[in-house]
Amino acid sequence: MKSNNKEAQYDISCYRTPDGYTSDIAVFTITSEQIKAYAPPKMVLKLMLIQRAEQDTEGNPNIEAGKWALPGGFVTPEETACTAASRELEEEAGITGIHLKQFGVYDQPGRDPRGWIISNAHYAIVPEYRLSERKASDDAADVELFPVAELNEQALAFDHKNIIQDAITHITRDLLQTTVAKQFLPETFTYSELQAVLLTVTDDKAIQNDQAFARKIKSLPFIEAVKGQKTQRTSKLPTQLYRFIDAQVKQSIYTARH
Amino acid sequence: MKSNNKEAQYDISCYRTPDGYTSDIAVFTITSEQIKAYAPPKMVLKLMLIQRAEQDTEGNPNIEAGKWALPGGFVTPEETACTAASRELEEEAGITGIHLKQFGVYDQPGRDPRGWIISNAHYAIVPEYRLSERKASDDAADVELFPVAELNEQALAFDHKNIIQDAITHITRDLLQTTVAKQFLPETFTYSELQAVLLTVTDDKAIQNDQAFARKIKSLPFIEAVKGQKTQRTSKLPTQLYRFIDAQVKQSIYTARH
DNA sequence: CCTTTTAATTAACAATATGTTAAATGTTAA
DNA sequence: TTAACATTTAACATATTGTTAATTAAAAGG
Repeated sequence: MKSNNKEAQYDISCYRTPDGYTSDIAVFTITSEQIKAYAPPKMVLKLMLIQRAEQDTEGNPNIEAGKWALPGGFVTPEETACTAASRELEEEAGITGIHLKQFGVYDQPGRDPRGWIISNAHYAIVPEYRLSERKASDDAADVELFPVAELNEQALAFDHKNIIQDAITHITRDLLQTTVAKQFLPETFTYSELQAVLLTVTDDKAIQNDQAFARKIKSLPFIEAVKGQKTQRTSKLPTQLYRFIDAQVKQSIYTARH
Repeated sequence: MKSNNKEAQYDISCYRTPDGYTSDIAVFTITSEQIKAYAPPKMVLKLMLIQRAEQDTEGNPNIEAGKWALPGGFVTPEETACTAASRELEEEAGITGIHLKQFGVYDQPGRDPRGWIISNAHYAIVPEYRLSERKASDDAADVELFPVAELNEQALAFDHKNIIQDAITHITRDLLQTTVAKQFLPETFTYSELQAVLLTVTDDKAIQNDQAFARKIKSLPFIEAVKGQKTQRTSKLPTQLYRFIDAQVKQSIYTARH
């Protein structure tokens, strides 16, 4: 490095600037199917995609028409990509106040045929009932939820296949290594409901095992039993409710069991 | 969401575009001090910063002059921010082939007085001996290594204080939850060397405990003992060497011990 | 040559956690 | 009344961890 610090030499006017800065959002939800009364639900992790129109507003053939894509849009200079993502979700789907997390930037040259466009990607977690509200109030012919296991079969716009793959990797890791599972659950939940959420992204034997998991949940430092509160959502036998408490989790692979 | 897909309506020419896209790099190294012969080293995690020049190349007062900053520079349309980071490291420090990881985007309006500039931030891990090479071959008056514990005392340019804080958070988590510690170590290493690396970012009692850690390393699925290979780097008693093996680690906080 | 020093290694044991199997509990529904 | 069933509790063998102590191998100094 020269002692004449390189950055000092930059004159921003000499550099080419990007043609656009966009914010894309992978909206995840978990749909839970009540197989029968008084039993734990079967949960499936799904991703919301929109289908690109055949024509743009001027009637010209649209780019990447007909393909499925992540919702998103351009970021303005007055906002961050995260704010933009939040705004788009509200404008397009009326969804507010949900969990959003930035997970990657996509800037591969040529990724967007319209020019040098940088995409800042986020994932969002929307509880199922928030999506139902939206669907009821809106014509949603071009919006669909895809189980994450079936995403490989879809034709996806731009480099969204990559982005989605990364989104799934990130939400999977975050569900298992942080307490975001909270975002998919009601304020208080049973052990089997939490278990069902985790099983949407893992086949870990220790999580599949009912007895072991029900015993383990009682000793987790970031979850507490809600004293005296029970529910019959998942069983005829009134079942203990739990809630997440604020406690930072820092687990090391060097001390964990394997 | 309207059935007339919103994204289709975008005409990129109507939108304001960013004034620049930069790549910043938090270069971490661990310096190891040999307290005495035949003993484990004392390791400290340090961050490389550059001091911004007082004047630019035209002799005008430089923006954020004298403050310490992360190395970085503008990204061109022909490269990704990660490629740019790699290029800058090579151009400025002659360092090639090192571990680089993207960890955040900084796009808060007003973060850079020069305009709407989006920074894509990465961290890099450089083994100590690579930095010594650089220092020897270069005038490095404006480059310094700061122990991460002492970074709060420095005046930092732009929003680099935030970026650095996030970089430390990320490298800490990655050191404990992935096998990147490998990047700080030689191909084969003793249990106490790995332990010293981890102790630069954690005070976990289970990692501090010598006997427990030496016993534990033998059962980790992503580390193997190198049969018949020993060293006297850290002890008079010839000590077993280990190496990382490729094995994906997916640890869950719901099954780990706490 | 003997002694001291020291990191690494091994041993041993109590305490804790897990995997597994089995039984008990409440409640619903037939 | 009985069958069904998710949950809860119990029990026990097995595995892991925390802790303390002893052993090992080589270096260094007399």
